[in-house]
Amino acid sequence: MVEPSVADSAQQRPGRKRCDRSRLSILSAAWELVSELGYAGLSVEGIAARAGTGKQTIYRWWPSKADVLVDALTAKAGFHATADLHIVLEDRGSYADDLRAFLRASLRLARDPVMAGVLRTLMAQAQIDPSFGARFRDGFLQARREAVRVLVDRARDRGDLPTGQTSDTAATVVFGVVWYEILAVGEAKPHRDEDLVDDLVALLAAPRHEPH
Amino acid sequence: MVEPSVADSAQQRPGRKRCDRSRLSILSAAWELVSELGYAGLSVEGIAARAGTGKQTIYRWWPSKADVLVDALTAKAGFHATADLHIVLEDRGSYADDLRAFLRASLRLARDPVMAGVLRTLMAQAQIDPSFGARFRDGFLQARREAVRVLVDRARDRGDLPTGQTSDTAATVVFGVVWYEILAVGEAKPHRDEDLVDDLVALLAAPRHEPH
Amino acid sequence: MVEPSVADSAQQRPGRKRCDRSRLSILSAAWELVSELGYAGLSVEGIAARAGTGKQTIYRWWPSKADVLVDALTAKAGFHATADLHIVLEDRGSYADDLRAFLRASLRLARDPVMAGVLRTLMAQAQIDPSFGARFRDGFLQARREAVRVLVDRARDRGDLPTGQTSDTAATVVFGVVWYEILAVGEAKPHRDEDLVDDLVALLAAPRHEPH
Amino acid sequence: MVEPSVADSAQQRPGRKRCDRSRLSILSAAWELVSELGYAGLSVEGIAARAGTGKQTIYRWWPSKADVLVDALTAKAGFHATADLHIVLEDRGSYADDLRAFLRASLRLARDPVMAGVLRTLMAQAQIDPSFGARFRDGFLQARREAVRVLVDRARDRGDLPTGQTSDTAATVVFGVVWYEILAVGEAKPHRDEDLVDDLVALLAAPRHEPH
DNA sequence: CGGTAACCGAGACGGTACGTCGTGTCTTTTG
DNA sequence: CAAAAGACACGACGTACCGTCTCGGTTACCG
Repeated sequence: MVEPSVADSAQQRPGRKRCDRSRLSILSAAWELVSELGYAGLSVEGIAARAGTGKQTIYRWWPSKADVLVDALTAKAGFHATADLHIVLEDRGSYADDLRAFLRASLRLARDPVMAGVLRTLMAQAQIDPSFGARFRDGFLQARREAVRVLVDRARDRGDLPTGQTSDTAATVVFGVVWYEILAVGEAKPHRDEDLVDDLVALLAAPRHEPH
Repeated sequence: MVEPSVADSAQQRPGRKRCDRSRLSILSAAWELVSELGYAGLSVEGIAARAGTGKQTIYRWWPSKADVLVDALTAKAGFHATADLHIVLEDRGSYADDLRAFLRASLRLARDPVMAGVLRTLMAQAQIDPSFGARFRDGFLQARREAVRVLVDRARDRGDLPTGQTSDTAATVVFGVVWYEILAVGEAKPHRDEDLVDDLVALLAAPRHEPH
Repeated sequence: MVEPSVADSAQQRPGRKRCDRSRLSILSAAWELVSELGYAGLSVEGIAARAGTGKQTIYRWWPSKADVLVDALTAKAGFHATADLHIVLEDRGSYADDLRAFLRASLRLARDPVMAGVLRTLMAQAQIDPSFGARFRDGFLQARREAVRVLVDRARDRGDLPTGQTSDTAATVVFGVVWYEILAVGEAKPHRDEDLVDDLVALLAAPRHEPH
Repeated sequence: MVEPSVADSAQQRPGRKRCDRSRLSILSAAWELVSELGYAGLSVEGIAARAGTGKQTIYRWWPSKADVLVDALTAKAGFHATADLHIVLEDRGSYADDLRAFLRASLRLARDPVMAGVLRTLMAQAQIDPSFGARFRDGFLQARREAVRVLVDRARDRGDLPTGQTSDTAATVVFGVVWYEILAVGEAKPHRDEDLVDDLVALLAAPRHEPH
């Protein structure tokens, strides 16, 4: 995703090709370290040591350690996270049900300790390192908003979108709540997520009286 | 706010008292540095140098530099921010108007570059340093949620609270959106905040059809 | 010995008198710390904490922590070390025997781990802190040289002093060797001290051919 | 001299090689600082700043700042000190003359303010830091004793060594006196060194009556 | 088939900041 | 007014990472 345009069209440059073995071991090492040592304790030095590579190899291919983590996340997500999200984007027949499925899947990710730890780290780095922040917002976060836009467009076509609701507002509410739960809530109480999903679906998908 | 209960009531311990001059110069220095050098570039070393104090004096009274910043924020806020928030908490006659005033004031803070920078830094540190994270959540963030609880209680008493809405859900939506704007949006487009406030007020304060 | 002239004649100054209890506990604490933690690990902070006194009380009465240690040493020595040295200064009948007794006693002290540790510390501090160095040389070290002068004077009176030997040279050789053993030798081999004493007595007390 | 055997013979380890430029500038900086600010006022921080290197580069190659100073001393001594000592070790024809030359050169060094300051510092650190003490004794001090052993061996071969004198005793007396002069004497009086040399030569090199 | 170019591991380098320790001074309370 | 307690400015400690820079060695293309 963040992968820069190293290979313009054909890889026709001379010299040794990029070693895929070290690329993968760097991504694994980054993921392992953030899983084990948590939100802090992630360093380029540490990743290189764990991966058995030189630091330069990391700096050569990624602008910052946070970008490594984004790649590691999407590499993992290739197996379960976005796969789930794709399922979630299946048409459930109504805006309310679409929204419910999307919110459930999102909050489930937010409650997974490892995944939440990574997302926390990425959002934190995005604040601290402005250059990564721009990449993270324009790449990762914007891509997620698109998913909500799909749901809203579908609802509009279907005709069950509450009057006046835009996909922008819907996405801001949905991701605002999900990120707030990741960043600002320690651990969830038993039924919190179910209640929260119900309340949000009620807010966003229920027909409203027109303000006269 | 974070200030621990070092001296219960009477300061009856022997030894030199805490020097208020250095306490204030530390808070000022922290605020200045974060204003000037931005979200990064804040170091205990730098604060101490600017404040003309020893590093130990900082470590003696605050668990981390983020706690210094929280204190600096609330100290500044004593002059304008919470003062504004108090105004905002005045009864405007209806839940919709209360909410609108609260959201406007919150988003105005979120768009202030210095204030947003500080809040970004604090939230980032809360993710990186788990111990500060707990203090930040239980102290700062929780206190803000109370403000929304006041508005919701008032609406319930008044009778214009939409059926089934809890203060918990309202607070999560409101702060979710505000923090998402701070953390995930680069800079706002011209009318975004007005539109966002209108949409949120419509969502949260508009009467809804009962789900039959 | 280093004890400054706190009490000029009569202790007739106003105010609370010097607390002898804290003076003694400071000396004990200094001695204990240097015995336990060895040549390093002696700090004013540590002495004060161990003694249960304020740091100021130490700074009030001693110019440096090394001076505390000198006092602690002479306080201890009041019980055994100088007592021994006094015995050593008894007339043994010949310069050789006087010298042998003195050297034996001195090297025995030099091999006592605690005593050697203290002496090492003092000599080290005398190099690092020029002001203490002056006090240490003029007070402690000079006083020891006097002991050798007594032996040499006695030998001259007796008539068995080798021709041309001065007390200055004798003292420099004797203390040079003893201090070198303290400072520059790790631990002594079994018979080293006996051999060294024999050799030195032979050098200093044996009659010599006149260089013709 | 202290330089450990990091790379036995061939430097076949991977990675960037040690930068000789920074090694030399560190030694120079250490020597300059100890010359200017005297026996105290030498800090790793200061050396690094003056040398224009990072502190880590110092800690990477030397166990302590005293070891840096030993290297700086022997590096300087490559130009004058040991050069002199080599001259001194030339055969002067008799034990007395060899000894006289050695003592004169040694005491001349001991009276050089900068050199004496450095030696004082090293001996002090050897007392305070046991680990450096061991290195200093086994490396620096032991090497100097060898020089005396050479003189004594030569005298024995020549046949003018006083009966019963060992190189061990001779070295202890010589270095005992020289170090005592460095450590325990403030500044020398005019003719002291000449007298001292004469007296020591007389003691160590004069033929003696056999005892009994 | 022998350059030449880019890769890789390892690790030294100049830096910045960390959090701790000790110094010597000062201020406050207690006896 | 001395002594305890302890806050204070200061300076250095030794460590952890940062991002850059050699190194020697390994592919791969290209002429």
